[in-house]
Amino acid sequence: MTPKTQTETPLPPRERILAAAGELFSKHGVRGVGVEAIADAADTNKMTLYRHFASKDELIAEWVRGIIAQKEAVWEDISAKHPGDARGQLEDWSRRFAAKLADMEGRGSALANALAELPERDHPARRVIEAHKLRQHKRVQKLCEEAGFQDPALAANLFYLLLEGATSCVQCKGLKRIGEDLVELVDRMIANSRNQQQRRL
Amino acid sequence: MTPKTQTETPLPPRERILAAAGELFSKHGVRGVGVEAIADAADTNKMTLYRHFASKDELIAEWVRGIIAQKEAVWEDISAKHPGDARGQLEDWSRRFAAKLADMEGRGSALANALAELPERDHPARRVIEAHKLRQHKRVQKLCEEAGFQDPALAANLFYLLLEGATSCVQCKGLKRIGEDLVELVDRMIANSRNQQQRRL
DNA sequence: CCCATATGTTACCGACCGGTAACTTTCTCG
DNA sequence: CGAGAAAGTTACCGGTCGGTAACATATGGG
Repeated sequence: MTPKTQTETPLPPRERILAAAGELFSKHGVRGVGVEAIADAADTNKMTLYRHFASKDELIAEWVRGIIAQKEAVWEDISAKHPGDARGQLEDWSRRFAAKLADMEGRGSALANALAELPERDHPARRVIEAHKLRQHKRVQKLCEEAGFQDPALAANLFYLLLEGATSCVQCKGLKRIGEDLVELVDRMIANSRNQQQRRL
Repeated sequence: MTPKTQTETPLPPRERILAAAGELFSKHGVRGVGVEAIADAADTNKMTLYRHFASKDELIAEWVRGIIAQKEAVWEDISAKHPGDARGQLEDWSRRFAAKLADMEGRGSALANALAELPERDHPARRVIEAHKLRQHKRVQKLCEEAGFQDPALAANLFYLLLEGATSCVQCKGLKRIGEDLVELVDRMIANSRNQQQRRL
């Protein structure tokens, strides 16, 4: 008995709340879960939650910021492991991305879902997500320029559409081989860019 | 004065409710609008709404069915205008699709949004949407086979990712030339498939 | 004319929501 | 030890939600 007496929950309440909110938001959507349920899941209470976050909307925004920070960290890792090799970075990205797709099967991207659930144009979380998507697109565009594509802007949009498309697909299960084919398509694009460069030399 | 006295509202209440629900659902999301607001916008009342629809969830499902029927009608129109010409159908589709993207700027696809807002796996609307997405994918796959792509399954997934990606992109404004580039990419794929077929002859 | 059917009106229900007040407990650290 | 901050507890607020009951009104065809 007394399964959690002491020396458990080493995390401070703020982190527990964010973790619990993340789980519930992902499972039921940001509009489908109330603050009380979050506080309960975090093994705390509503008052403590409101001492750390100004409002539910701000909690959502903070959760979104965390997700985005993770994604940015992945990109930094990718660029660190393939310094000066834009094509290698794109390949690496496609593989990591495909690997994650399987886990998301059935319930899609948390960011895309949040965007759909928050139509208000000035919601703090929406602003954060939109800024991130623009950064994402710029990054892909820059990589496409460095990779020597004939039409970098077009290639960037293709990559970006693949990225968004794959993310969107997993919100509905039943599609086959999306991940594998994504990798295959990226590899072919990279090969094409190599040929283009070779021809130019 | 008396802007709507008589001989207006020639549509029966059911249609008015569906129309009003469609507008509000698109603008605020299915979870962001209550049945009372829908009834008011339809110039009727909650009781009448519940005499025509068993529940709000069923109303959502019916709205979704209407949207899907429109999309299927567009595909029928496309295939009627390019009989036996799979490549022509894909081209036509890309153009119609790109034309619609502009209107959706800011608030994305109603279907994708609904999916994100309804995490419950057995929600009636979700089932309808998932079935439609599978039909959609099958149709593209069949067209890719008829169009003579070397790897029809891969080409179909590419088309499908582009479709889903473009749909997803418009939920966040600021992306440039997505529509035009989508058309361009599809045209290039079609051209490739022609070359492949030529080479094979 | 009269009855059945569709629609409108009002009021209500219980549940849940985001958010706050006031007070108590616990812990840390000087 | 004692003070102050962080956290827990309970109760509450006004508002909205999906859904229903009961009753009033219109409409139209036998």
